[in-house]
Amino acid sequence: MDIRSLCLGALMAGDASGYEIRKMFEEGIFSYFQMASLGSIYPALTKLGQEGLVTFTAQEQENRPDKKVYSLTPEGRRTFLRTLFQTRPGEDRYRSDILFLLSFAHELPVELCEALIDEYSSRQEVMLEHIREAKCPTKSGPGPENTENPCQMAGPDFIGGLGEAVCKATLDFIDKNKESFLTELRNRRAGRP
Amino acid sequence: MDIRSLCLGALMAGDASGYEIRKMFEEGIFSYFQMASLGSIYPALTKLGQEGLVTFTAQEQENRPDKKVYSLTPEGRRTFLRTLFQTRPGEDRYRSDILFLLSFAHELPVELCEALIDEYSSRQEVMLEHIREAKCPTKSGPGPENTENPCQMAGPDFIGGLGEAVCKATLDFIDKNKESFLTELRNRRAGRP
DNA sequence: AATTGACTATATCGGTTCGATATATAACAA
DNA sequence: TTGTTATATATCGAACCGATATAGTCAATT
Repeated sequence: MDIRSLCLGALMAGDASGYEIRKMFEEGIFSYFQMASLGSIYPALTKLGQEGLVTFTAQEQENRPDKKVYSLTPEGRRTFLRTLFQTRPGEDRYRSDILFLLSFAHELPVELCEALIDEYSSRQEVMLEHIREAKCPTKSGPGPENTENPCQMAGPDFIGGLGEAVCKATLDFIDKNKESFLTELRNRRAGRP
Repeated sequence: MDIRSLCLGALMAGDASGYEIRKMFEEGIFSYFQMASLGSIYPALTKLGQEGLVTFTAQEQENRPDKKVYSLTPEGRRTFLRTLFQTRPGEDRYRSDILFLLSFAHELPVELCEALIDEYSSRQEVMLEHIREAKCPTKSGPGPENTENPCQMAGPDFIGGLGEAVCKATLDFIDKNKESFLTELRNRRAGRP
């Protein structure tokens, strides 16, 4: 997905400034499976404006830099929908420095390995919490359990549920295997001084 | 992780040509959590050579272009290990066109949504199979070594197990939720024609 | 009272990296 | 014959990230 489509997609949810679009990719709905930086968003918005796919209105603010609020034009909306239909989705890709480092566990001190695993865990926990906050915001309080299907599934809910399942599986795996992995590493270390 | 470290890491497993390094990132052990293209590997190897971190011997082959087999120098090995210790691991990132497309499910025909989910599933299945083949190898070749500890966890096994758990959780979630999701989409569609 | 740090907000630039392409050959299939 | 797949190196343009510059508000700490 090129950034221009990403920006159009972000604007499908409503008007937004470049800064707000970045937040959608950093903290919002898209943050789990796409990313875009300011360094690409601003040029993309400019170009999309030249092509007539978005427009903006500069909101003057007191003593603040103008906020350019972008909106999709009808043509922009059409273009994005065409993109949705025509795109042959590229392969998923997952990139993790921690797992790369851990793949050299046999070269590292056991304490460092444990720290890496704990870091990985805690990041997953943060993510899980984040996903849970984002979905079903209404009934956060008294519900004792997730009953059958209290929320109905739109795209984002389905994806959120998937993310939740993946995070839980990750945490569960680490919980069940971390100690034996570290023990194994220690044993090997003892075997050859 | 910059590509130079990635190349050094690949060479930790043994001597290899640029082409072979790419395969490690496309099909091999690293493919689940890192990637590197030929367009960056070759320049990186050249640079590493200039810095004395790798050397190569050109293997002449009959009627084929020479194969440059790179190896780590002692200095290269030291540099990589230092990197392992010092690197503050960057955030994991997952990128998925399919999930991005699916986040607009309400704008798409239900059939397309289903096709996207099925595509996602089948890719996960391929990946799961791939992980399972890689670990606990069924000994296709006459490899003399690496049978000493069949079921114990080194770094790659731990990561493989994690990948397996995640794939299974993904497939399981889709299996349990796909139909209700599609039904829900259809109902909404029927509600407003 | 003053400084620090965090947040909002736009914009640009350098450097890294991808993806496509060129070149060359072999093996195999249609 | 032609096409496709695989091995193998190499380069180049385009895309993109990350850092930085600018500039103001606000709250907290010193």
